[in-house]
Amino acid sequence: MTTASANGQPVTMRDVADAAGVSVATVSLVVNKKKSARIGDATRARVNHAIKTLGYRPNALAKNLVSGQSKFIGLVADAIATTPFAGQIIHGAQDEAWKHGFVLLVANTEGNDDAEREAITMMLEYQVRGVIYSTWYHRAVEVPAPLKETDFILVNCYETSRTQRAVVPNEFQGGYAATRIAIERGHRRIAFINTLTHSPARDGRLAGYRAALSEARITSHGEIVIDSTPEQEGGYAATREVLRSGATAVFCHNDRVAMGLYDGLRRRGVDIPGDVAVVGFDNQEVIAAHLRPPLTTVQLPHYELGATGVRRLLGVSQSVDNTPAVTEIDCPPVIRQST
Amino acid sequence: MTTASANGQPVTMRDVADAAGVSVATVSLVVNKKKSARIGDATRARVNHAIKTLGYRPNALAKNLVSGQSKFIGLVADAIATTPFAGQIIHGAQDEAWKHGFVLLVANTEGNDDAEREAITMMLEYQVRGVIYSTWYHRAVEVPAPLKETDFILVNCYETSRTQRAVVPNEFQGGYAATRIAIERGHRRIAFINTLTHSPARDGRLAGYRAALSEARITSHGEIVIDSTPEQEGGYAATREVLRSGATAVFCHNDRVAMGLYDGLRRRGVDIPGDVAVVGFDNQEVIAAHLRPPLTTVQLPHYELGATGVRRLLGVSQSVDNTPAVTEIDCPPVIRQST
DNA sequence: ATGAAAGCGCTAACAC
DNA sequence: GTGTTAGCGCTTTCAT
Repeated sequence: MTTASANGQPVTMRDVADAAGVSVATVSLVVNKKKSARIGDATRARVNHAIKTLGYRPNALAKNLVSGQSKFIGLVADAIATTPFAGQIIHGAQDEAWKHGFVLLVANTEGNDDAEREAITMMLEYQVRGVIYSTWYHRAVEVPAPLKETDFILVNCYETSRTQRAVVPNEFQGGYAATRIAIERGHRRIAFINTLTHSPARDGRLAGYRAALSEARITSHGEIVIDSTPEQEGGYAATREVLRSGATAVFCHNDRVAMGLYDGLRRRGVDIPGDVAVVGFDNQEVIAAHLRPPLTTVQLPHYELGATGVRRLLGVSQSVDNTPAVTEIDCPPVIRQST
Repeated sequence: MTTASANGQPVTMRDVADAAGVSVATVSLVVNKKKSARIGDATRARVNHAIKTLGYRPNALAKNLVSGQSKFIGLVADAIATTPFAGQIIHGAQDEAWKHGFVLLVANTEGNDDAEREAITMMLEYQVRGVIYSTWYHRAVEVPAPLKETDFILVNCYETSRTQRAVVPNEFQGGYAATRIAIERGHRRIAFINTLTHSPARDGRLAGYRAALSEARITSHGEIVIDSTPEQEGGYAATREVLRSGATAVFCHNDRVAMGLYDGLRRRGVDIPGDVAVVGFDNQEVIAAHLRPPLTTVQLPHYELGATGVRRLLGVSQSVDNTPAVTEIDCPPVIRQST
């Protein structure tokens, strides 16, 4: 405990000033390395020495108070834990915030409206520079009223009018990229196991799939869309239909579906990628790289979502002006052995 | 923007006091609902009205400054994103902190020592009430020096002397519980696919496995330990040896290993749980519940780890005194269909 | 080159 | 019941 003076109280600038025989103003100057006002070398040395020996640490709270603005960025998430994904958003946001001297104030609301309002209010009371409002899956949201009292940006979600700033994954491009992978390997009969639940993921990926197909002059007749639940069980259940369709490649709504499909395919002795190529979506941490064979997929850019959110919030993004309210981040393909 | 007065500056207590024609002290009293000093009903009403119309919000920074103690709890993690697990720790910590009026300041260090020191320093400057130092897998750590300048607790890690407060999963109990599941279903030849990497997980689970075995009067002769890498690939690779051992049940070091083993077993037409029962470890989100058949496993209590960490940090845990420095949290069994 | 003093928004004695 | 006052730890003119 070098930071506590004899009396047990934390060491303040006052203490340092006294120890160095100077005024607090002088200490402030040397602590902040102000280049404007020059301090005598001897004085500076004395002050620095006092700081060292006393173990002085500036009080960020006081600093923020006087400057009138804090170095906090709030991050409210509807589900930190339900998915590995949210972690990546926090991670990206935290790294980027850090770079600019900001720290993250994190709140988890479990989708509870009251908790959400409370969290945002709390953040406002801490004078946050702005808040990142994020969801664990890409969807439309209504902006909670208190959010509008500060600078904010939606991450992995958007407001339906699309007038509020947001950063979301480019589902269309992702679906297109995934389909292209199959096409480039010469496949012509490419099935798409999509989900039934309405979402930007469902619609965007489907549109991307179609765009890639038609670009490759595969008529809508050659389109094979199978609806299923977006989990392993759904992929497994879709196996029969996939096989019956005569598809030689399958683009799955997500990696979990692909995992289920692997299972179904293997059960019928179908080789991947020999008989059927499989492309996933998400590049989910614990799954994708470790399926047998490792899964070719398309990555949901959660880290980037978080980082870009902070960047736009702080206004350090290039082309701030003509950026549309909703920024879409590409989903890069990750090629492995399933195609 | 109701929180900004005409001049664009945030609304302060001063503004409210002026609007209500009272002093700031009075406003402070009604804002904090101090029951000690009674305020005239009329005055209170006027103040509340002014607060509403002006959209006043207390400045938490100022509040913390004067009280000398903040409502922050720092959480430094070595890897927020590499794993779904860390998210659960954050989640638990955040929920518990919230309950006590605290907010989480999160920093991610990617295991980088400098980043770590910087993060902790920053937290100290923000006058955190204490910090949670957590790792994404259970291991021994050296406590970074700056940490000792504040209240802290290790979560999912511990210091080798075991003199520092820590909260970790009870690997022994977990290994024991997992093995018990097999034993209770009548199995006598129970293999354990362990990892090669030295860790509390490796040693603790092994000890638990052995304890359960010997308790069931299965001699060390009947012990079948197979070392492999702690991922899908390792589980798959272990298949042969598992089969050769004649085991009718397999306890896997983790769910990912179990997933690989499923694959290997299925490939050879071995039925789960008909021919071989499988027990995992971790209860990993995206995997365990969705294997075919759903995996019986034992849950790593990450949420609890985070929550307990905060509770002990804040001193709200019962039996604060005679609690040993290192608290172990049980890993509850999760029964599904693989056994 | 350095110090004195005002003040950031708020709380807590202590007056009246 | 309510106002006055003195700080919390720091930054920032403005003197000297």
